[in-house]
Amino acid sequence: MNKDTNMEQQILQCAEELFLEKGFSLVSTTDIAKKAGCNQALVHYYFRTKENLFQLIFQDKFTKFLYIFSTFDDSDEPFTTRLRKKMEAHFDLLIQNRQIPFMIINELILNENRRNKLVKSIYNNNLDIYRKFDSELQEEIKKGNIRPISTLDLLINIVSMNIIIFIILPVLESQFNFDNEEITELLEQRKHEAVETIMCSLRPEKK
Amino acid sequence: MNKDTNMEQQILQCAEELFLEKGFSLVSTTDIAKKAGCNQALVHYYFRTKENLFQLIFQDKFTKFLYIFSTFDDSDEPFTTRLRKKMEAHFDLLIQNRQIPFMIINELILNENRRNKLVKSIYNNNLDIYRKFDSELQEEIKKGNIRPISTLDLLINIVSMNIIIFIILPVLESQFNFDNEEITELLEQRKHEAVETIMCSLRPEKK
DNA sequence: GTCCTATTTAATAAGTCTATTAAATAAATT
DNA sequence: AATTTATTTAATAGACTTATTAAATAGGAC
Repeated sequence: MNKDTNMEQQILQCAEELFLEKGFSLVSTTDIAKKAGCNQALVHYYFRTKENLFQLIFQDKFTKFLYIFSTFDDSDEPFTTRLRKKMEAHFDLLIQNRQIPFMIINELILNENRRNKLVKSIYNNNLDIYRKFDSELQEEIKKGNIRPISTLDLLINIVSMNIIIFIILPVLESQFNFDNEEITELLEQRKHEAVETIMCSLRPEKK
Repeated sequence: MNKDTNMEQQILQCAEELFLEKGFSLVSTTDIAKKAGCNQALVHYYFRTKENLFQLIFQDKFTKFLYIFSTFDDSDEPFTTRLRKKMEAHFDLLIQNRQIPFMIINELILNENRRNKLVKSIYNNNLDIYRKFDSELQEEIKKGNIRPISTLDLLINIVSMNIIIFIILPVLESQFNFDNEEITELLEQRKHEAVETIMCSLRPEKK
């Protein structure tokens, strides 16, 4: 590992990689220490508990995951164009952090404490932007530009279409022996399809 | 637990509930024994290893998950009607087994052995039906009844739209205090939206 | 009742895990 | 150089894991 960073950073970095790959419970502080090249006690010296260390990382990843959706620009571009851009930006972020969806699913389902904590903070921090998005969307629906759909359903659809490939990817990799370039290609193609699917699903009925 | 089933069944039943809820690694054979009301050694007496016991259950759940898609009827109904029915049947199955999606995601990502094993069996057992579905779909696209889309993308979209609510449900339950009736209602509503989204996304471009 | 087999238990080996302790080393300060 | 502070290690407590063993109990056949 990198020599010029200090050991605390080193541990954090290694813990991140391991937690992203295996989730909280399948990683031991011994694993982390081994990867970081230090004594196991040092992990506890810097972060006291494994839970602490995990929280730090998880919080960060979860914030990243939602960040793209924490604004919705008032530019004069059409609603659907702005929505498309958001989806693409979100997908691009996931391309850079492919294990985030799995980590979130895993820990949000398995750990009730973490879930409750995070749900509260999402709710409080994103209420405003949710309302703005909601009113814009329902406005577009009224104008007949978009098929009627609830805001929550649309958001669920978007998240769903954006994360699914990162869940399935390990399965595909088991079956086919992709090299890096092929995976990049596949993800770009899938980004296009995910966005297209959402956009097509929003077209209003033909009259 | 049920008194008139024998202990072997009892253990299997309890193991299933626990594994569905927490996944393989967060359940110990001691937990299973405690829930079944027997000595921990008995779990090993009947199933020898925890891995064995888990396999039995996981295989069963995974087969259930795919079963709906293992046929595609040749009735004279339109392609989209048959597709819609499949999606609804699949969603209904998940309503009855809400933790299946999480279990599959969890174990398929975390355990490479299980993944490799299963991927092979999926591939071999479903190749015929995949080809049939593929040719029908591409035929419909040629006729202009359906927007151009690859068969794999469509399948991924369908699975995605059908499982997402079962992943998100625990999060929603953390935020709102649903009773059983409300959850049933929510799932029915979401089934409708999932199917509608896919169907709308498949409509061809207006000319 | 005795024998045989199936079921169930208690005990335990051998290993893991987290977290803490006290001791050792390195770095910084005076 | 001496002292204080920060970093790192070895050792270990205590809890939990899976799996196996041998012994105890129960049920059926004769």
